[in-house]
Amino acid sequence: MQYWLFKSEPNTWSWDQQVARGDKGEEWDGVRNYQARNNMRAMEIGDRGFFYHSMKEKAIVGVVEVIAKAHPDSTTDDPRWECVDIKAIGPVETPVTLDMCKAEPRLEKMVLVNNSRLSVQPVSAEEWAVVCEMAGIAP
DNA sequence: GCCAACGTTGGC
DNA sequence: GCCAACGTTGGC
Repeated sequence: MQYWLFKSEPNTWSWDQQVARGDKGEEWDGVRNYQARNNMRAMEIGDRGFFYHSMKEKAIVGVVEVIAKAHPDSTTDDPRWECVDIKAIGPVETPVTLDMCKAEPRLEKMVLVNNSRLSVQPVSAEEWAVVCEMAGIAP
């Protein structure tokens, strides 16, 4: 089991929209970055991820699960781009903001803190546990 | 809304 | 294959 972080602008695709999709989930499409794509290729069904709102909110707001492995991105004909499907598992008790992550020494190596521009990021098991603790949810 | 940082593109 | 120019992202 691996852990990830999916970043989205609430204006484009929000946590509420993800929740509304229910167990059907949704394609994480539109990614046009090789590093992010490679991360998605490495995902397995059942992997967990944080759902992060960028821009105004800058906070982890929910937990998602990978329900389909990488497949061609339906929003483009370009065969280079692939995406996974994810479904919402549940919201966090307390949103974990970027500021909170920066202030937490155990998260100083977190990709979110150091490379905020990468839209699909790996999260280590330790970081996952720390963020769950801060979010007030079970790991 | 601005601007710095990063990634990608394309000319040489 | 290198590197300058450009576009996009996202924190501030």
